Amino acid sequence: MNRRQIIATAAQSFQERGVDAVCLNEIMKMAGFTHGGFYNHFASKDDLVAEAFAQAFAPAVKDAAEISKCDKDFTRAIEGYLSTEHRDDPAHGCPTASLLCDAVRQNKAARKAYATGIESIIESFAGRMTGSKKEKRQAAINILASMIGAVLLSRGVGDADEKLSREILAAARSKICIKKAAKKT
Amino acid sequence: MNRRQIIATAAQSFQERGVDAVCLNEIMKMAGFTHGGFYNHFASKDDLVAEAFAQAFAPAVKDAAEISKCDKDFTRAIEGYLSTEHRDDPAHGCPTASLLCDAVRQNKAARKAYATGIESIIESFAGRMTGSKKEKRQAAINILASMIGAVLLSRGVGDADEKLSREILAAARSKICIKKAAKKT
DNA sequence: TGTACATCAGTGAACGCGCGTTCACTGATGTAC
DNA sequence: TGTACATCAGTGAACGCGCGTTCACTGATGTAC
Repeated sequence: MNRRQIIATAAQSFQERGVDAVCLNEIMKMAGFTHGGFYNHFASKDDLVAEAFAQAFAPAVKDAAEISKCDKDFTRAIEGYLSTEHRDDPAHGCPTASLLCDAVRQNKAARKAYATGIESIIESFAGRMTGSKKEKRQAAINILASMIGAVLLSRGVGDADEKLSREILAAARSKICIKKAAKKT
Repeated sequence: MNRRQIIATAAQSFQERGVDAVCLNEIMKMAGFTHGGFYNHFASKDDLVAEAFAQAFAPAVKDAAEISKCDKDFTRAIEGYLSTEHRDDPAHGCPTASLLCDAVRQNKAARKAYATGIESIIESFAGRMTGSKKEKRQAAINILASMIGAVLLSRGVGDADEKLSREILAAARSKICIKKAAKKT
């Protein structure tokens, strides 16, 4: 369905360059249409933004669920998250990081979608932690916040100071490895 | 000097609502002028953005230096950073968090100012850590990334899920307290 | 099976608005003589 | 000290562009008879 195609294209562009930097003309062209038909599918750009946010989270939420069920290696996933590849490809990366900046400023529905996505990822992460229910949630939140902070920070200083950017990712990776090592003992 | 006033006003507005959401007309009006005079002081909006980024970091860098010299309580500063007050007042808060999202997308000079600010804050933080030089920097980076991630995430889910937003800040605070407690023993 | 009609996704020109930017002008300040 | 002039921050109208949005139209598809 063409509608889905438009949403998918939009989600990718939004993750890559931010909602405000991407115009409808561009999205429609990338999806293979002219811009005039946009309103056959959506009530407004805001409407599309909300849908794109919701759809953008689907794969990440699925990944997190697999992690929760031990179908996926947690440490490996985190290392991927903290890689330069992920840093340099926000379009295909995790929306938790790439949509965060827009989440603050977009419409209510989009913010709701963002918060819902974050909540379900935290829940999945918590399934892999140890301790009381509260401790599990705390640990999950702290890991997620650390990863998001590290990726965004490495993207933020990236163009100006590549060395620092890599150092930030490496520091975050090493912290998690230490944590893992500590757990093993 | 009026130029400085314009930069300060701009910096505050950029931190609060993002560069793209604030127009020159608005900035000049807030600074007490009409918009036409803008180009007596700056070559372009990009020019102002770069100056505003640099100026926005001055107080944060100074704070971090005081922390480094033990003129300021580190834990207390971190708790302030992870408070709902700081979450709700980006305009007067730390530029490391509020300008991060714009840093990725703005011009080279602005990104450079951002990276420089981050680097000097990391250096200051490292002064308060223990271990080898590398370990100190790693620890400083990880604390900064965690704090930025937690604040941004709490802002991101804030309007949609206030409870989760507070939980994120609380989790980050408790992690640092645990760390501090561990250090004391 | 063939014709008439409704539906609706898609087209492309056009509109209106807000923004960054330009420009002719004003009026205050400082300097030359 | 007083006059003439240069400088320059500030004013407000105007411009041009890009964007979200609207609209009259096209053409393909499906349904009624």
